[in-house]
Amino acid sequence: MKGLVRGERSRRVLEAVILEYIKGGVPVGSRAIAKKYGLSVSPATIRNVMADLEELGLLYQPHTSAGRVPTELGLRVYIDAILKIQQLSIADREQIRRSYQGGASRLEGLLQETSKVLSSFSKQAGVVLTPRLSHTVFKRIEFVRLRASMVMTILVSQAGIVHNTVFEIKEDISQEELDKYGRYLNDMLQDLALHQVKARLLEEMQKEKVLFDRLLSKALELSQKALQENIENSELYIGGRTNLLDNPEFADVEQMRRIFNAFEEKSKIIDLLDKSMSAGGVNIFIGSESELLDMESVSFITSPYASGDEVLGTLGVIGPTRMDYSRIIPLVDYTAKLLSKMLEETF
Amino acid sequence: MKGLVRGERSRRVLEAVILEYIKGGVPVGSRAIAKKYGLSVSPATIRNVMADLEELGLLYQPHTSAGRVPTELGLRVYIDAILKIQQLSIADREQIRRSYQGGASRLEGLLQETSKVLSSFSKQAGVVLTPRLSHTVFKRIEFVRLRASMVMTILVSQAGIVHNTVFEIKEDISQEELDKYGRYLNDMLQDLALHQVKARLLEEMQKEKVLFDRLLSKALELSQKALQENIENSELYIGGRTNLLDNPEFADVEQMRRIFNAFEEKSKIIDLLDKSMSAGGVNIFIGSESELLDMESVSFITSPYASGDEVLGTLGVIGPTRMDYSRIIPLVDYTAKLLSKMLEETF
DNA sequence: TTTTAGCACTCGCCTCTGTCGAGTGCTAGG
DNA sequence: CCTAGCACTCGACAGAGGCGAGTGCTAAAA
Repeated sequence: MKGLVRGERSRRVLEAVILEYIKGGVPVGSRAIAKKYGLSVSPATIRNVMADLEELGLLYQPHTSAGRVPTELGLRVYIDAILKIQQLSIADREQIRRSYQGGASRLEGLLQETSKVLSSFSKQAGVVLTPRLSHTVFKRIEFVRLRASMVMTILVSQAGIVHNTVFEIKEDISQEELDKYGRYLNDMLQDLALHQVKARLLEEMQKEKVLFDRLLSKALELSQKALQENIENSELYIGGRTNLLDNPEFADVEQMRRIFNAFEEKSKIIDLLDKSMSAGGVNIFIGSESELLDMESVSFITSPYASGDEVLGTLGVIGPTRMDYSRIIPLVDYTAKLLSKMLEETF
Repeated sequence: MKGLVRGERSRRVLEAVILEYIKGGVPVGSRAIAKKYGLSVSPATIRNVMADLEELGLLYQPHTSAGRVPTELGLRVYIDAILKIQQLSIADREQIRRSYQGGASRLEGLLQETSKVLSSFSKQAGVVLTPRLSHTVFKRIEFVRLRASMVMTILVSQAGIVHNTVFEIKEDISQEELDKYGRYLNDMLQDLALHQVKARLLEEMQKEKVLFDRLLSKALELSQKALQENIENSELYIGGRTNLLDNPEFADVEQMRRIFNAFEEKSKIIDLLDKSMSAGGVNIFIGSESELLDMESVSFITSPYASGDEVLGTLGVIGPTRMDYSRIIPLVDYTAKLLSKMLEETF
């Protein structure tokens, strides 16, 4: 990839076009570059270089006699080969840390706050994917009798995620008995990952069938029901949607509608974030790379977050392809690390 | 208010203008009304009537030689005095009930689904305000030791609302001991409203101070901490935001931004819904009546929902003032009642 | 007194036109 | 290999003019 742009000068021109385009959002011409980027060559020369870059597919002209705009490939090359990612300034870090002041006492609150931090520092939309229950470690199960034959199950994971389900049972069970079930299960399931819990329960049910122990089989049945629920699902917090309205490329209502539809639908975005969960470090999807159809002019910058060794979810920033990558990449990186640290300390 | 529009004909003209305006979204002229609404008078007569209505402040002209548009007051008069609210058709009801099929096993899911139902049937945005914890009846409290000196409190209300908080304590407490606290508190607080729970706890703490019972005073202290959390807060589910983009009056990006900002901010909308919680039945706020500044062209139609006698929250539809009130008012009404019924059955 | 027909007038919307300026590609000369 | 010069292209913008919907007013009819 790096070989695509051979000369030092080509690189500098590409960089200049991209920086200028990110700043202004309009096609950039040869003159502007010659002037502002101290390359001390004439516009005509720049034009020749730009023509070369266009042939390589890194730039393109919206129409004859307009300036150049970077293509997705151009941005990709820029990010991979030219952009030097510097650290976030001390002041920025300080300010981000301060946004969290007060400390969150609920996981939901912490994650939601994170989406706001991401959005307000990037001036784009911030997203945070919540942990999947099934990937976390079992901590506790609890049954509450809401009323006759209605039982609520509360499931708590090691990481402090709480999930509850309500269901109907055939016969009424007293709260005392439910408490017994709970104690039994809590002993049995300690320290298993939740997706293991499911298997373990089935296994135990086989055993109990033979023993005909009513209490235990009942307990197993109940918890079985609770887990039938989709513990595979993640939620998605989105902050700063309206920031996107400020981007001139989305002045077009059609574009906007597509993005807001994706926000409403969520599933597509969740899939994407899910994919980038396994890959460590910062991930960047430019335009159509995200494979969210109809989302050509949108980029994602994501990073997974964790608690201890357990990768819990992904967070990131969504914005136009014309985004200030040099600022937002370190932002996402730092925020993911900070969140991980906070989760580890609290949960 | 009714006296404002004296003649039968005036009323019919006002109605015609509003219906036509709701349908088309553009100012309506005298000719269209004379033709379509079978008043069997000439456009010129209609014009005279319209001039009268304008003088009363029920209609206005965006500019000379444009048709008329209803004012907020006009809509208000129409809704209060002219509109006959009919029932939702059997087919519609059936379809709404069917949207809920599968039954919700979690309160959150049920409420979120409701916001979607409201939006898809109204073609506008649907909102549902979640119950406030403090207004519900205590059912159960549970402490979970996450790790050394980190405790999670889980609070369950009679209506099936679950709230959890994590906090740090000075000294480590074993899970067994925490369970004891739980049992003690569950006995003591049974059937109290949550806002009473707070008072009761303080009261008990006074007593225990004298008795120096370590276990009890510790339990009280913990639950006290859990309740310091904002159990006053409500969440807001919003469905179908993007439907609003289809309304031509919001083609203007500025307008749109204001509304989406309010969605993001949420607090203003929560306040409004909160207000209309105490008032029974369907509430309608037209344009500036909602007192959400910068929201002139937006109307709210809301209705509280309950479980048994306990009013839990509010739901409603947000759309342009130019909304199909005759359809949406019964929709909101029916949905609120249906939700109430479902809550009562499940929780 | 109320309703209607006729008419002149207003104003937003659309299209057409011409001008301006930014930016290009090409060529010839340094 | 770089640069200056030049003709050309194309979008953005502003102004002119025509169209059509809709009005208010007046005078006559019911």
